[in-house]
Amino acid sequence: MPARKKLKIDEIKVSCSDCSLADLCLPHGMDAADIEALDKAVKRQSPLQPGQHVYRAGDAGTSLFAVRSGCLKSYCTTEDGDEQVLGFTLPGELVGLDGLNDGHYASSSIVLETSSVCALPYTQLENLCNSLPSLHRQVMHIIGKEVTADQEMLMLLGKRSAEQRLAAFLVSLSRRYKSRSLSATEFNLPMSRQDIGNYLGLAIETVSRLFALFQEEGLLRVNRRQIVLTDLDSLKVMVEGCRLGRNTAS
Amino acid sequence: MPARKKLKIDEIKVSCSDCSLADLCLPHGMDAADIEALDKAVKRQSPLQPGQHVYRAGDAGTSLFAVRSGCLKSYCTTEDGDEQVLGFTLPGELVGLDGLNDGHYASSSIVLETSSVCALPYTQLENLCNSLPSLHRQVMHIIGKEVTADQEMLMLLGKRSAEQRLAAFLVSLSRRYKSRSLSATEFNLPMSRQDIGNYLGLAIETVSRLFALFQEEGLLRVNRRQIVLTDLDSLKVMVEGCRLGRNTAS
DNA sequence: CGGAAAGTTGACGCGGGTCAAGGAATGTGG
DNA sequence: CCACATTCCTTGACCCGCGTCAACTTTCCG
Repeated sequence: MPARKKLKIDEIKVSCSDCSLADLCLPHGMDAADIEALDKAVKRQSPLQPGQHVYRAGDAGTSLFAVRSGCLKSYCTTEDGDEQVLGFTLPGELVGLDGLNDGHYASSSIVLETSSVCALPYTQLENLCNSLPSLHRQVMHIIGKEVTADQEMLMLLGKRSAEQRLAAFLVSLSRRYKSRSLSATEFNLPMSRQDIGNYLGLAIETVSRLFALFQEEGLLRVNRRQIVLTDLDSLKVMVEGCRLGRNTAS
Repeated sequence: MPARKKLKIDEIKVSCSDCSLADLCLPHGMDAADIEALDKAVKRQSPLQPGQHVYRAGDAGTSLFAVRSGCLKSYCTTEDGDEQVLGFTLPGELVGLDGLNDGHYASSSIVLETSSVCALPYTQLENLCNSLPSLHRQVMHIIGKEVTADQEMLMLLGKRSAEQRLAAFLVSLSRRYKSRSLSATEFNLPMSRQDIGNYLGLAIETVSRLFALFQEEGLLRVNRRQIVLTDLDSLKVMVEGCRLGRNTAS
């Protein structure tokens, strides 16, 4: 090893204001001065490798985490050992809200693709919220989004067919990639069939069969984890009606 | 009508400190002075009748609501008209977090049993949180609980059999009644079979059959909405394994 | 008393879970 | 570089849990 101190990746200076994801992440809607304050509270970590945990169920819950790049999987395990995938976290999205409950994370978060994440300790966040109303509102906004997203998921699992579930999953991924300036129609799945099936409440074989079926129907082309959505509109139509409506009757 | 002004029920003075639910509600863990401040922000409403809405999907979301008595049902409707029950709110529990998302409620909340609720405007809550750290923490705690509860529900809908779902539902109700100093084994269901089935992702007939089955097996006695859990332990055993575990493997 | 809403029960069939076998990609040691 | 194992994915055959349809009963409410 050279005597000169090795440059640690986590010392690389990247500020929230530089981050290309700022408009997806907490700083959204904040002014420069506010972002700077937020910036000081955020700890950037060195990249994490697939299989590493960001946190585990039962760990002391101290921080929110924002994903800068890569992909995380949230899941929890039951006493009898099997796993429930709760969701996937793409760049610009947050995890770790469930640590707020009793000071311990209820779920685990594991890295699917090499990822870099930012940690934001609850205590610092609380302090910042007190001095920065715009941040406070942004945090509340994000919490509301989390709750709403869970509600949509409950609807999906409670009422929808296997086809609709997979279609909704693909449309959701497409939307999220698009909002990150990536292709809405061509991407690689960061997760296994196992994870997809688990997440959607389906058997892995069902997921596989549905991919084959969708391909037959010309909705997409699939090769292992490579996906090309050739008929995104039709997929959206399948999901239509699953979307929340407004108050209809009085 | 008498000339003397009618006493309006919503003018009755009830403070948070008097409320018998305080230790289930926001004031939990707060000192007297803090509770008084909270008290001033809370608007108490006159009792609501079954079928009335606390709020509807699409309404401007301005407040959290705490249930003092009765029971609410949260639900949302899809474009094609059908309903997804998201949960039931018992005394001491809160609804309205999902209005934080974009300033509009994503779900609706309807009264099942004559209920009285307290409204807490977001703006006031935000101000209070800035001056009362204990309240801020309590709010975060409640948000964490909400997220965790949704996660458990995802697990239930994703992985569990019809029997386990109904058992889990009954055990949950039992626990919640018990923590409100009501009987853990004898209660009236505030909701219809329709609502139960919808909530659990089951057909109404399945719910009915399962009640009959559970009765045959001596787990409970049921007559329409009157429930006596005669073997709560066995019900809990059925749910065992659905409960979240700790981190098992390294 | 009549009509509607809620709940129960039975018959039937299908969506999707389970089991099993095999292929394709990736890794590992020789 | 090649055998071999492992993991991931696919595909087929079977079948069961639960949804659907239908008939009936009970309760509720004007």
